[in-house]
Amino acid sequence: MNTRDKIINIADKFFYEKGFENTSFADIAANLNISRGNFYHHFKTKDEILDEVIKQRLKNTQNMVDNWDLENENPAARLKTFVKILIRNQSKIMEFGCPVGTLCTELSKLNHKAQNDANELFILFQTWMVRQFNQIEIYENANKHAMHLLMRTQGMAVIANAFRDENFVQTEVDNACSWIDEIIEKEGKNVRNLS
Amino acid sequence: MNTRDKIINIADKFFYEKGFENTSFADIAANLNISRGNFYHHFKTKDEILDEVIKQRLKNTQNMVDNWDLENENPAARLKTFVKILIRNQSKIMEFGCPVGTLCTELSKLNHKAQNDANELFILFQTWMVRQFNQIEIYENANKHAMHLLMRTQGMAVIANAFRDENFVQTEVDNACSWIDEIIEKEGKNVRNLS
DNA sequence: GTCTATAACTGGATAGAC
DNA sequence: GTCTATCCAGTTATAGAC
Repeated sequence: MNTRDKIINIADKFFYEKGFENTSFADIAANLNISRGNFYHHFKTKDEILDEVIKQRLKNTQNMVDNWDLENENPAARLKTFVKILIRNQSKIMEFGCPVGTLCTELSKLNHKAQNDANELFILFQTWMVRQFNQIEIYENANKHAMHLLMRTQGMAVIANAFRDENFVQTEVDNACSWIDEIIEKEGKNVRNLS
Repeated sequence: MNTRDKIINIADKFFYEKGFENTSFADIAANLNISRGNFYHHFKTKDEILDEVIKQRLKNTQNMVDNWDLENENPAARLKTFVKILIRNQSKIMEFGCPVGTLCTELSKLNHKAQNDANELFILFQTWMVRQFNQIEIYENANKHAMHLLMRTQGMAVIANAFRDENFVQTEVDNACSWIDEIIEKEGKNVRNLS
């Protein structure tokens, strides 16, 4: 891996774990054993690194949901796979919160110009979920339901981070999965859709 | 109002709007027309200001829920009053998120020693909601339900802050109120409790 | 004695020249 | 890739105002 990509990867990790503002060039440089000057060769400003981190997250997230499409037989299972991200990444989320939510929250307080770019991460999930609902012929309420699931995962992440309670996470993930079943039961058609 | 209280008030506002770390003494001093050095007559460190801000928030929050107890006739109405805080403070929440959630999130990233103190704000709401459920003779699930409502409000705040969509907030507040009705319908007894 | 202002110190940050 | 400049944060010391 080249130096530029290494910088982006470590920055990505630190921005998540320590926050954007609280991460310094020195933190990143020390971790990679590179000099400040080398740094400056690849990126002019810290904001530029943030842009690249967001770009990479968008790419990785897109790959992730693409895989969810392939790995699951139907939209219900896919939506549950989304919700269960809280279980798969439980320890990280309890320690640092949701990578998307906490970044958007921080950039909002900083009134940072990359706010809209970070929000695209939310929109990617939202758009993907709308598509899942569409596949079982839920159209009118598709966006409302997608936003609802997005809301739930964010709420879970914030509370999980503050309370660090595994049982809470498991209970609420189960709740959300039940909610998916109920909505599909009530509004869904073509439920065995295998596309 | 004395200088000390003025400092706490402005710090409270800025910690919410700009974040704790991103708020400098210069910001506060400029706003109050006092000198930076003057701070240290009243507080030993910046962390000490944070402690006082949290103390004040706890006091104000306690007063708020005490009023909710007086102003509403029954637990269902009280719980809905809690949820509707998202409507009453809509514009602030869309701009800055939830004061409690965003503070806890930030302190978590900073690994700040005041984390537990800030979490007490969550616990205050949680305890209060448990009491509401108890009043309609919901005991076993009281805590689960309280955490669920806490989760929903946090999720709403994060998404409201990122998407800045008033309709989303209204829809989800209505959803949460319906959820309260359903739970009480299913599990509650002594529903007309006027205590 | 209590409060406030001024100025200087220290460390760490980004930025940038060489 | 090293080394420096510059800035700004939190902090401290001290002197003055009420």
